[in-house]
Amino acid sequence: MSATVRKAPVITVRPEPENLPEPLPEPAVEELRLETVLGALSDPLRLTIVRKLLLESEAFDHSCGWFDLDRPKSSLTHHFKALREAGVTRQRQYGLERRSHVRVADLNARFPGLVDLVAVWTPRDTP
Amino acid sequence: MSATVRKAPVITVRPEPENLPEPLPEPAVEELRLETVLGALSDPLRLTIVRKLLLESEAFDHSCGWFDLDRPKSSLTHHFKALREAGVTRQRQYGLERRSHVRVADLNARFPGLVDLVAVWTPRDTP
DNA sequence: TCCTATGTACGAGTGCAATCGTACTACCTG
DNA sequence: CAGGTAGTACGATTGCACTCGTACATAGGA
Repeated sequence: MSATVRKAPVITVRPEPENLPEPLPEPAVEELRLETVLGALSDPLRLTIVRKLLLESEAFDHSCGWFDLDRPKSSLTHHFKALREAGVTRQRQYGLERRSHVRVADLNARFPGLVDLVAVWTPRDTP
Repeated sequence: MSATVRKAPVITVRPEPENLPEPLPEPAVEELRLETVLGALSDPLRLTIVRKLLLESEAFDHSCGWFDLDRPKSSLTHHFKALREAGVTRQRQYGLERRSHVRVADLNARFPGLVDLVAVWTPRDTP
């Protein structure tokens, strides 16, 4: 019997505002697969995206321009799509913008603790 | 503030027996990288290996033949090496055999909760 | 000493993912 | 309606990971 000491953040779940646009296609909670989610999170850029959403969100969801990522737009599209299709994030279309947020409640329900691991992650030192 | 309900297994840490052979090359605890570990665990076969080690170990570590995996030997070598190099497992040479066990304590120290997620994982239904 | 069992090393084939440039679409603003 | 803005679609390239066959190495037993 080992007592797991929980370190810090324990990300809080934001309630969904009313009257949002429909989410883009995504897997349902029951369909989430650990191997797929882990695959989506095994990329440093995507970890950066998810962590920033978890720790620095100023609103419910954020457009891809909010992140300040130094990559071509088409690369960002690729990664945001990968996160959504794995079930890590939910994306909605607001006119021109496509905004993302992390499916914290769904991930906690299926994979408790995983979101917290991403929240405390730090990128590798670039030597 | 959300209280995370911890479901079940909470894998116990086996103490290392004395006088074991030296482990094969592996990353130190401080060197473990979340993205690398998640990448290693994003493969169903490797999840199967780790889960079996966690739940069905009869001894401290197990040779690759103990798992009953229907793959060529060279494929298995590949996956066991991937797990070791990511820091998920530790491998030791016992004469002919190379036995593996999961670095539960190290993983719990760096990524609390992750091992438990693997323990409750179940493979996808094969339709 | 030869045979078998366990597993590695190496190389080839395959496919997918990451990356990015370019062209395009859609919406908002004047 | 013209321009700017946010982002997608598509295609090409590249590299890596998974898969596996074959050859090789080594330990232990008959």
